[in-house]
Amino acid sequence: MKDPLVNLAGYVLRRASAVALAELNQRLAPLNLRHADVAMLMLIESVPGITQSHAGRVLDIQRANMAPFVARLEARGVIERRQVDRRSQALDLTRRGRALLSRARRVVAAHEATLLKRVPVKLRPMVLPILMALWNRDAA
Amino acid sequence: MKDPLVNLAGYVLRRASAVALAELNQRLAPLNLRHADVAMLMLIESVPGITQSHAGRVLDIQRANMAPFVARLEARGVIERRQVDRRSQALDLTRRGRALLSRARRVVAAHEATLLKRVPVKLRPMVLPILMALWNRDAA
DNA sequence: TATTGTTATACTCTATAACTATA
DNA sequence: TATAGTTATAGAGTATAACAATA
Repeated sequence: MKDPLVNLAGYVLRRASAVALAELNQRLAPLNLRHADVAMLMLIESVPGITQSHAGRVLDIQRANMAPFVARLEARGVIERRQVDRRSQALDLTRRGRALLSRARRVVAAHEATLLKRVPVKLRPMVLPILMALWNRDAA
Repeated sequence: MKDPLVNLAGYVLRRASAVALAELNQRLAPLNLRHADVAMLMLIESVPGITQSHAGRVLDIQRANMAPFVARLEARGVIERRQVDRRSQALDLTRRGRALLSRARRVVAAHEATLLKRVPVKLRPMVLPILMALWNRDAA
């Protein structure tokens, strides 16, 4: 069939993202995690003690949505909060959080490998540079 | 800051897609259209008389969600439905639909140009091949 | 004054189940 | 039996507004 949409980078970008996201969430389901959970755990591991508001800005999650999101991870015992001053919350992984993340990281690595394997070898080195360039919202 | 997520194609894919989608929807707002509306109009234009169910499969929109979606476009007078047999609906653009689509197409073209301009010239020819490859859900 | 965190709320998008009617 | 369309409904994800407390 003549599909006029496959020539539109924006459309294909959206479809590719939706498929990849669904696949990752399926892979993470046995760990009872969603993709956003893993992103948060990875960020906290990389920047221990990052404040809740800062993490929200990095992950592009709004303050109002961070509150229940972080509360859920804390209730589950994978992160803990610490008062930095009397309004900021520093986030850290708990022992359980680190253990869960190390399992999640293997799932993510497998997912990444699956994604890249879809791309012809010659094009693979350009995947991340192109995606990073497309992501750059400040450009033009 | 050390951001562990920017090395993950899946993550950057999601962020790039989210930004592009938001920008496109903003551009389409003056036409009172959403990105999915334009995809549907483009598909119908390209395959006049496509059935509702077939369109749903191409666009990856579920039957249950197609009903109100198509009804809204029909109520707006941009598409029309025609009985193909006593259960299938063929979809076609109305005159108004074609006029609206021609305006939307210019918006989409501008959006596409904006996206591609973010990518270094040398990499631009690889954008669509890479995105198409990533989209291929049947692979591996 | 601007920022952090919170609650409440609403809207979009997506997913599932159940149903009727028809091929 | 499988398919087309519909309705109802529930769940994510995301967005705004308003508020208290603090920097």
